[in-house]
Amino acid sequence: MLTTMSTSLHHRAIEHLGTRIVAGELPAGHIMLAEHLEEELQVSRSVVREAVRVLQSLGLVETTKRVGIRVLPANRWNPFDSQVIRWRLAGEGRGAQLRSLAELRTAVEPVAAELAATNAPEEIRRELVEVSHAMRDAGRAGDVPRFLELDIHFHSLLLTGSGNEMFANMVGQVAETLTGRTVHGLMPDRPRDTALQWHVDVAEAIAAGNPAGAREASDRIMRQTIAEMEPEWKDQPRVFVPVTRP
Amino acid sequence: MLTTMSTSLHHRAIEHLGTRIVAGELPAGHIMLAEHLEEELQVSRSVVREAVRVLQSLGLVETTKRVGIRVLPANRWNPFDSQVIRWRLAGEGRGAQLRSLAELRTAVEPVAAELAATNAPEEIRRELVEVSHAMRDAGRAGDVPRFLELDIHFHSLLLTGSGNEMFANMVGQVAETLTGRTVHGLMPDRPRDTALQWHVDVAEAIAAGNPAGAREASDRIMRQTIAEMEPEWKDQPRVFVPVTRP
DNA sequence: TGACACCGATGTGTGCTGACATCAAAACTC
DNA sequence: GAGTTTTGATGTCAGCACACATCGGTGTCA
Repeated sequence: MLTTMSTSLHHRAIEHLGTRIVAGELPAGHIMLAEHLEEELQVSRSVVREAVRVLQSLGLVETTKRVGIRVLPANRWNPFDSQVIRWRLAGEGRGAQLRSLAELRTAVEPVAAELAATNAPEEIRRELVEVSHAMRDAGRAGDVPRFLELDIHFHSLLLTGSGNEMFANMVGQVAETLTGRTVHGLMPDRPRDTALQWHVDVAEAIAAGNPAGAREASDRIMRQTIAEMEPEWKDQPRVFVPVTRP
Repeated sequence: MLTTMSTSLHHRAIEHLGTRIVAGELPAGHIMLAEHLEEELQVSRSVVREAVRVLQSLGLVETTKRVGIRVLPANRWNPFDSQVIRWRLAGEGRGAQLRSLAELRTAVEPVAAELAATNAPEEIRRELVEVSHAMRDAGRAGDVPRFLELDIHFHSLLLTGSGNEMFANMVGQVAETLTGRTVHGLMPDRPRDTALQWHVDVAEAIAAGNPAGAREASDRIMRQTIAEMEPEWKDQPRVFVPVTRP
């Protein structure tokens, strides 16, 4: 055993197995033995068992007596878990994952804007307006890093301001999407002026307590976002498998 | 120790702790000791440790050396996890959870309908139309159990037909919402005829490959659903806390 | 005398191991 | 073919060694 480590063995085991399962390297139906995992990962039973239990709770594997640890098909995985999302973004399923996230955002943000216009506290409304103006300035100046930072802040405020805890919890994924979009050069060098104005429109509609206006402006942003990102996943096949849990 | 049990000790430990944490019985910041949990649950260390590991992955607790197992505040919980949702629905946070789910549905279903109109396979389109007609018949006949069954089937087809795996995964939660709404007598005895027609509209727009129409009809269903269910959670305070993960 | 830095004791999670219980698949018997 | 036994995997238990954050005592310096 190693003397010191940055992350716990438990965490490393989860990461190792989760990555390989999500990458498809360990296909659905593949069966592993706990004992075999012990020597493969060079860790003890406790570590393997605790890791398997977590993966089980994520729907990645199931354990059966007398059989072993069975890898489950992708439609059993919890697609909302941030670990699963991270593993998929890192590997084969990146395109499909990006599309799923973008479509979820498309659905959620306009409704979040609508809710924020009705419910958000005064401070968030004010901050939204400020940030949207700063975004416009940074965008027109071509200051990409600053723009990205403000963009993330804007959408975080929007999701938080909805007062819906599930929406608020999507902040991390949205931030990852926005960052990824910038890093992969999917953003135009200088954000379109129309898009900048739409952000201002959303903020001002929320500040004015105008749900319909906030929703419409947000919907416009989302549609353009989808249009810009679509090339990234254009070849990804869609899957129409019902999700059933035993 | 008991001789036989229907569920594993591990599962029971998760259930016991998860329920009590989500119910607020173990408040945020509360510190438990693994040793203490052993005797409280009358199980061994392995069981406690594996259960704590799972709860940790759900964001319900964190472990710190020399301190113990600390209960985390609600904004750290994973609001998309089906176990957490179930625990919340069973207890104190029922109203807030129902509202969150309903708002998420409001956001997602119109977009799912839009996507289904573009992407769904022919078979799902056909089945949607059939089910929507059967719903209309059952609704007009006042056959509530049959209507509920068809309603769940309809929305499952819609979410699956979107081809978005995250949407498809919401089938279980939607089914639970629809069932709960019926059981708690929030449904009018005989579904409104307008709502029945909207379901047919959604199905036929999808079958005809008309995204905008499908979205609009679905949006109408969602708005009426919200209006009907709102009394259930009218007094629930909203929380505007940013979600940040360390 | 008081404030501060150092350092060791203490307790708790982390990890390892050997043993036994349980239960379902597979092999066997009739 | 049906029922029974065997087998082999996970499930559970209990004890140990280790790492390390916290606390409190001790020493040093002003």
